[in-house]
Amino acid sequence: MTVKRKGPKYEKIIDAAVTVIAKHGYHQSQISKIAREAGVADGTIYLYFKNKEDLLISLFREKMGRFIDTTIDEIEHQKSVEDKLLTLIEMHFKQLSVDHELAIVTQLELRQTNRELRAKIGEVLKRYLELVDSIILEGIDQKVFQPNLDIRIVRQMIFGTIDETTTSWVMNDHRFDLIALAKPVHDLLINGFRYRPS
Amino acid sequence: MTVKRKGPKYEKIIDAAVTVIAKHGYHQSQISKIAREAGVADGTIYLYFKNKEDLLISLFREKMGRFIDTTIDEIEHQKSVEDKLLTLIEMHFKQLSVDHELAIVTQLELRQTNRELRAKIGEVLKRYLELVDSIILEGIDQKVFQPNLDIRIVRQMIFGTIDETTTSWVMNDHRFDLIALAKPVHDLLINGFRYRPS
Amino acid sequence: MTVKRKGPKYEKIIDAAVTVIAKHGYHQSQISKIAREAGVADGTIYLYFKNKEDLLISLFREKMGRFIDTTIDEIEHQKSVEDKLLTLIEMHFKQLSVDHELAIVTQLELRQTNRELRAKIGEVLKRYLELVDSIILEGIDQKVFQPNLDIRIVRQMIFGTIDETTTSWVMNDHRFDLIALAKPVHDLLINGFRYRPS
Amino acid sequence: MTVKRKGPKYEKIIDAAVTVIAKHGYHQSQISKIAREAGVADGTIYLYFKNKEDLLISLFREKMGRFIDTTIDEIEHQKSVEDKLLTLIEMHFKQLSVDHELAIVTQLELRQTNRELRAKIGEVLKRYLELVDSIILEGIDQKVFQPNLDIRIVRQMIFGTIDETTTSWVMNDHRFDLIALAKPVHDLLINGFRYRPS
DNA sequence: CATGAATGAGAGTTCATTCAT
DNA sequence: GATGAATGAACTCTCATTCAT
Repeated sequence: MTVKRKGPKYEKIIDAAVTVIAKHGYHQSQISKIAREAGVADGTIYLYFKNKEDLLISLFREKMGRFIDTTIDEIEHQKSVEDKLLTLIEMHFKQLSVDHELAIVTQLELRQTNRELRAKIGEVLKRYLELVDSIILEGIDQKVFQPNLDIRIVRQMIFGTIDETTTSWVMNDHRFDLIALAKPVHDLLINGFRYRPS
Repeated sequence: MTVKRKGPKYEKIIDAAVTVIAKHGYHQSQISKIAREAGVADGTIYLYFKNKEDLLISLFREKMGRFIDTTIDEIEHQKSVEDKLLTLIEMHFKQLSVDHELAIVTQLELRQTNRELRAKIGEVLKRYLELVDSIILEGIDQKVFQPNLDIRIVRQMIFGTIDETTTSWVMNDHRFDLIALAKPVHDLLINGFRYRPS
Repeated sequence: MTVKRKGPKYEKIIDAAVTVIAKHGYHQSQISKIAREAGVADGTIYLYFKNKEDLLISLFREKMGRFIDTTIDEIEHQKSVEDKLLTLIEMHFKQLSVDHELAIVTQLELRQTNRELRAKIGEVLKRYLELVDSIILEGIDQKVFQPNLDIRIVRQMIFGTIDETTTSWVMNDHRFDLIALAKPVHDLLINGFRYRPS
Repeated sequence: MTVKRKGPKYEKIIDAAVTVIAKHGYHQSQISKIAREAGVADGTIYLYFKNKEDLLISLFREKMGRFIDTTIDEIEHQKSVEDKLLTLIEMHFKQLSVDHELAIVTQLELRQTNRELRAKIGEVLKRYLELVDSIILEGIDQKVFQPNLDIRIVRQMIFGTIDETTTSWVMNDHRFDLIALAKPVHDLLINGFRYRPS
């Protein structure tokens, strides 16, 4: 049967899943535990999600969708390419800084899923990577970045650095100020890409 | 009950584990499947490893240990900091390029393990990160890199970029030439870190 | 809480149940599927039936009740014992021939129920078996059948043969002409029972 | 993985399944209950059977296979067609009379399974029906039975009668002497089929 | 009368680990 | 040392039934 994809319980279940996974880890997050956290019966989850995998993908889609939307919004207000990249990094760090649970889930726990699920998660990330690409292209276009940059490599450098930094922050129990790293990270990246005609 | 950590079967079992995990994925790699691939009985595995987790950690330790040793060896032959960093990147890409199975296991499959196991894997990586750190420090020391670099950030930038690039290569079924990316990746990184006194 | 046993929806639900069970099989005939087929809400079914078992029994009672009434009616018009038995067989075959869905449900699907339910179904069949018995007794009485017949055995022979023939017809997807078998079946039965004083 | 289809536990599990199903009914015969009855762990059942359905089919195949083999053996010792048919009926009644549990399982419980499983059970029965057919053909051939008999109908008459009689005996809690019915049932059947050239 | 969202008990199956041989 | 048969805990999902609206 088809499932309802909205309603207050839909949100409540997703939030409960984030909480439970952050607290107990992916492999210890049984449906019954999530249901209890959400204050619903086990069966109720199946009124809103096809199965457990569907819940996890929905979780990622909802949370990352909002994450990406907000980031895009903010970037559009920036004029220069440098500010756009800075905003990208800042927004990434900010949004995960204010939601430690979500950070744990996206950086650590959801990566423990099987290949199939990770592929679907990858699709959600596509929009994010396209956003990164658009900034890179604009930078090249405006001669702020070197003309012969390999987009793919630059994208992996930006994303790899941000991701590794965030993961490191999460694994250190959020002990340092992640947001404060946005500026120096940005500097190093820009520095690497910058066009310096001699 | 302590276990034997050497002997021909020890190696055989680890290699079998790599093969099975690369082929079937982490969650489809049961002890019995690994035993069959290794040509031993299920119980025999427990003569050499405390349990399944111990086998996986040993696998990572053995394989990454050799990986790091070889990398350190090669770097010692390099004079300049630039060449050392280049060698680090090249060795990383080369060693995974010649062993697709290992690449799949370290980049994709072993990340599906639980927090506890990943923490132990992290310890193995410490030596690698210390190697990276030593290069960075040398670069700063020799005024090749900016004096005020945040070591931690630079380390995450280097490792994050290399890791993300490799993962991307694995997820694209090793379709592009990973080794060829060493030079451009190196250029961008060095470019970012370089000291440019005005 | 007592239920209503009449009204247009009562019939509609029973017919929906026959259709759904014939199409999807007993174990794939959930209340919600029957409700959808009947064009009512799940809960509505519980206004007309105590529970699912009650619905199935009611289904059998309604359908078989009419089946038996019609058969009795027709038999009353027959004079000879031979014709009465022939009519019994013909009516059985005819009524199931014109309603393939009902045939599937009574011959195959409703037999997958538990002992308790089948016992109740057995009670509905009692009237049918009494009808058979009355024909046998009349046959003996009129010296058409052997005087020392074991009623029980003869009843089981008649019912077993008719039932097995019908089931075989259903399992062969109604591919042969069931009604055409009435005459030869009747001949063999009568032949077996006939009184032949030497 | 493939399963072992022999060994003492194989037999023990099948016998336990018969006992449990006879006692608690098909739908109340969980794997754990069967395992307990067999004195093995739940998982052990899966060393010998692919899944629950496989266990049920194996049960039927083993028990009915032996049933049919014994019946064929016994029939081969009979000279006349009449005696062969009598032996068929007697053996059927005898073998179920001495094993009340098996009778309950084959007559009542195993019929509650889904269509798919019943189809596989049907295949096992094929040999039995072929045996019946061979007797019928021999009877016609030797001019003991009428020359124009419809084999299919006769087969259904024989099987339907035997089956209905047995089921009736089981549903009456084995209260009457089933074996004693073999003779009169046989008489009625033979009587029905006999060739009487005028 | 009718609805349909919510409930929650219940069971087949997998697989890491043990231990008698 | 090596074997592999046996163990048994653990979890997702279905669906008959209820009851507030």
